[in-house]
Amino acid sequence: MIAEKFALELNMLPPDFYAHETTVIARALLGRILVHETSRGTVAGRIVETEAYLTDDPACHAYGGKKTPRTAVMFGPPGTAYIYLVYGMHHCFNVVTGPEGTGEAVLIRALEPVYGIELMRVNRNQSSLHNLCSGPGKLVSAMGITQALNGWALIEPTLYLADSSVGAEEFSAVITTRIGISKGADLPLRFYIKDSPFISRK
DNA sequence: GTGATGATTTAA
DNA sequence: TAAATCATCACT
Repeated sequence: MIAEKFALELNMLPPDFYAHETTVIARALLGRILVHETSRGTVAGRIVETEAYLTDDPACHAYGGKKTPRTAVMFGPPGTAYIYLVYGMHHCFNVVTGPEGTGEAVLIRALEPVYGIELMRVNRNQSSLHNLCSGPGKLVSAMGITQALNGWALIEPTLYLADSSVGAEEFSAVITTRIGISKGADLPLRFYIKDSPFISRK
């Protein structure tokens, strides 16, 4: 566990990090750091759980390459943020993947809190470390991410992905079916860090 | 215009 | 186990 032991030494992920197929990126995002620099402070978390959504996958908002106003950013360049409202009350944060025009993304499902934990507690109105970022809606709230950041290029402050020596230690990735969907529910497109206590569910 | 549908969270 | 809550999208 690495929470709050951070003399933050971050290297922002370069644009070519996103030049791979979606499932590869979903796996490669594990262990990386999501950073948000806000006016109320900086927050950061280590990605411990992701899900891939593919263009030929019925659970994907852009299934079959269908472009709508909501999904437009999924067809933009890879490495941008796709943020949308679910269930009328929570937001989900995704990283757009695939070549421009493809319509794929990786949902970030859980983070291990790393920096700015007190601000996360305020944002979430929740004290338990394990309940701060252990779900896609929770982490958006904890990180202070809003829909205004939809379409943000994640290679620019104030919202970006990074590498760090901290949290980059060896781990095993587990692959399972995805959570909370009915269509495409049998596809092995969920990735998480084995034994992490910060994932959304076993 | 209308209605069904969620890539969820929380509280009971 | 169920309620909360609303933008989105397809169209009885």
